[in-house]
Amino acid sequence: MQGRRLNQLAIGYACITVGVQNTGLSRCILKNASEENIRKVIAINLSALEAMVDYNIKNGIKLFRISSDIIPFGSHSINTVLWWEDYKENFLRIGNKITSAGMRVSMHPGQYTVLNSRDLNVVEKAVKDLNYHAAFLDALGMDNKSKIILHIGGVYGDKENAIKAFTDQYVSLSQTIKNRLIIENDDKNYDIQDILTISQITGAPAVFDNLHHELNPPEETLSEFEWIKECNQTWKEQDGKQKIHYSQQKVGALRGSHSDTIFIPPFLDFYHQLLDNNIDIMLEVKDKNLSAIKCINTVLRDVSAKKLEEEWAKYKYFVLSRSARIYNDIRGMLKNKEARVVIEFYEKIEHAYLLSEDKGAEVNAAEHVWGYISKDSSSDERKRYEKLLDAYLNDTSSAEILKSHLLKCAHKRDLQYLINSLYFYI
DNA sequence: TGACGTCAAGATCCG
DNA sequence: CGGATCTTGACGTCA
Repeated sequence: MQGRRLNQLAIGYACITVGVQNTGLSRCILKNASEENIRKVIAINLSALEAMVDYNIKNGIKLFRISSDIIPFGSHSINTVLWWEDYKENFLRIGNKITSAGMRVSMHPGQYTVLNSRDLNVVEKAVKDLNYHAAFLDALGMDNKSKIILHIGGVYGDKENAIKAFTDQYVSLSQTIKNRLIIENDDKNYDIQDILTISQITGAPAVFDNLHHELNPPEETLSEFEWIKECNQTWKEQDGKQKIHYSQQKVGALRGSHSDTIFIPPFLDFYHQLLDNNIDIMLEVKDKNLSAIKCINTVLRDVSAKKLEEEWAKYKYFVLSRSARIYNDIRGMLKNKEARVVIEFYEKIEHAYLLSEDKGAEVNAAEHVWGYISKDSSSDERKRYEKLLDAYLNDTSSAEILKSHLLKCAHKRDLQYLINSLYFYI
């Protein structure tokens, strides 16, 4: 398609990262939710959020969903911490990074925030939860293009009435929440046609989710791209760019389960069929940031040789652990610095992803990684390594246990190159 | 009453 | 004791 303005593209991921140091979120259970513990978790999580934001900036990721769990019991009465005041400096600093990078952040209360419930206690809690999410984005200083994504809720045997319960509740929400609230089709109850109807009544922009749509299509049969176009009408200037959710079904898993990674051929097919590419695409996928970078790189196509080398550095031992042949194929592919091999590169990695376990390949990769450690290994480390290798070959232990030993050895020596290898995380 | 989804904490088991 | 593995938690709806 001609005239595409690829620089407007924003592809992002949700909540957590894979293989990035210091980004782990913490939490506590209700039983342990003392003020002291809550403060401890908040401090850890804001620091993790900042590390994720830094990572996103470094990697050109301009769309990101912040986990609802960032503040423990954020909308529960047990949490009396005035976090938006007490951690003001963190919020300002993180917010400035987000804004100056041109990153768009969002939040997404889950399936348990139900605004149209028949139980008024549930409704009250849902409103509190929306307030919490809005307060968090406010604390970061985000404008109203930072959205809160919500599903409609239950049906209670009478969809018409359930929709009315939602729209009635919507009216009584504060303007602060209304400015941010957007609504999404789900995989069971409310299809995209319902969402557009509710959007007409409330004015809340509509988010199209492709996998939910596949599982729960409306009566009217338009193509996904026509539905996306319909949704586009619901986005106003002050809402920012239209946003959609994209995910792929995990093969062999329950209907609706997200795939481990976004497979590039179907993604590009979808992307190129979009009637308007000025859309933000939120990926929902297990490997999170990794698929975001992959999709960004394959859509941009002209990724520098240096950048691709950096990607390869992260993936290489993972690939080697699946197939030496694919490993060598990719090495050969990257020798030609002029060739545009981005798509082929990721397709090879996906191929490795899909291979079933090959013990020879696993051992070969482990030996390569061990090579970094063996020089100055202690006898205990070596003994354990050899024991785990034997046990793996004898079927009395798994590759994961071997890998966790190797990672521990790498951490002990602060071998950053190894610590950042996806071999340990996917 | 349990499945659903999420993912780290908590509990328990193993060597 | 450290590390691996299994279970729980916190939420609401629906079969």
